[in-house]
Amino acid sequence: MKSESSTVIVAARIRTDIISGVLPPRSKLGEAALAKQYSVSRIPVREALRSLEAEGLVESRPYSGSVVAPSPIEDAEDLFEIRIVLEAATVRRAARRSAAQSCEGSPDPGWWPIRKEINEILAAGDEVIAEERFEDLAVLNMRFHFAIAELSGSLSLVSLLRQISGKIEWLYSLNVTRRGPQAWPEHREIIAAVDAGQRDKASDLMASHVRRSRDSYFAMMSEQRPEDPAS
Amino acid sequence: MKSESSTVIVAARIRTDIISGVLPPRSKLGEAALAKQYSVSRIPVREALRSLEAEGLVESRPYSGSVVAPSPIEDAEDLFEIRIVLEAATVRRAARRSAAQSCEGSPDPGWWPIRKEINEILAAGDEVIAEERFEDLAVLNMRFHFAIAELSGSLSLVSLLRQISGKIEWLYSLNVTRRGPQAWPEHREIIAAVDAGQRDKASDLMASHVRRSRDSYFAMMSEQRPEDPAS
DNA sequence: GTCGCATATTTTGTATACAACATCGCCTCG
DNA sequence: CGAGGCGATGTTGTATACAAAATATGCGAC
Repeated sequence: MKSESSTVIVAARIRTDIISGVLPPRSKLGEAALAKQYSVSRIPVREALRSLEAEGLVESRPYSGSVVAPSPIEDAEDLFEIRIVLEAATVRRAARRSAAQSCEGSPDPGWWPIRKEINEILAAGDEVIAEERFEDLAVLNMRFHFAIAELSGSLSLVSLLRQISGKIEWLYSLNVTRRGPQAWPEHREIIAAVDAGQRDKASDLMASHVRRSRDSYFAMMSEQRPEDPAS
Repeated sequence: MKSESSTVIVAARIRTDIISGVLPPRSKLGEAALAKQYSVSRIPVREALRSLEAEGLVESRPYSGSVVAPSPIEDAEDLFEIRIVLEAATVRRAARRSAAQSCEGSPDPGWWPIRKEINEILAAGDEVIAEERFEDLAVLNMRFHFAIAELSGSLSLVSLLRQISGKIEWLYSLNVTRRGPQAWPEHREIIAAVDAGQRDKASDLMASHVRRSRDSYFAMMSEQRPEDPAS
């Protein structure tokens, strides 16, 4: 396994704490406190905070420190809308790359490791479903979508997806449960279309997949809070 | 004027150099060199690089340093597609907020400064057009779109727009000219719809505006390079 | 008792210094 | 002559130390 720098580890842990709700919006993120908590100096903490700031999870003002950004819950609809377009684009490019590779004899060295990983993710998901450990499905789901994005070969789309996914995960943290295992088999249809190089089909399937995810989210929200969440 | 930290200044300058093509993709970004260039220590440089990494403009590997990310030119269509949805969303929220503020007596302290700034931007654009200094229009155009996003009051959408806009500016850097001044008056129609609280109209106008921008980009591209840019 | 101001304390911003790791060149061995 | 190991060199990662700014504290005046 490749070892990561402290900065990346600290950023990941703070991100998790924000997204999971351990650190609620407007929480003060004191550098000294975080440094002590993670047993590092302030330098990696500061760099992590800069990353999170660029991701829109943290707000910073000079000489005033960093606080957790307001929750993106007001933007839920817009974020899903954007995610539909974005993920449809990633999977389309993935299918395109798949087709280009099958027809011509282009090497594409980065393709198969990721393609292999997707199979592992799908298998792990099936196992998790069989054992009814549904709480592990969320992270596998995210890994699947990121793997598809990497399959697209486009760094810009991956970094955009990272930003949007973070926010959408954050939305879900306000609820407890997730969309159940009935969504999982859809992943296989998507990757099948990618493998077949069917761009339009892959794109449409992904868009529908994300749309259902969105509808499930809003259904959940209206169950828990019958009143309109806006303001 | 509010003073910024060195980190922010350095990040802005590196970002400009990347987007403008001074630093081509795959350029090595040595920390010591950048520190000397901007007369600061390596700490602000490192923090700036972390921000740019989160924005997808820079790639970093542990103990191996940072390089400029590959150009997003392959993703041009997808980026425009996402931007259409994103900006339609920001302007819709701006119109919504405008309407909410007009009807009720809600304070909304942050509204008027930005609304004022938009007027200044529009006036500056008119002046620039009158004097035919069209090269200054690009930065004003960007400022207009960011101001609209801020008017939406949504930090998540602003940070997404920052990321996408950066990449789209990067696309344009490969050409020299921009979409001419005939697009500028469209901004006034958009802000008029916002002020009137007409969400759908504002959203549709913005979507069309960005679509025309996209079409102009691709027309320019096909002029300069008749062959298909995709591989 | 409250407001305002000066000072003290805390926190952030930056520079310097050192440790860990990668890379390149050279030397030895096959 | 080429391949692999080994050290020199340079770059990145992190810690400590200090400077600058904001916030908190306490005193005095009204």
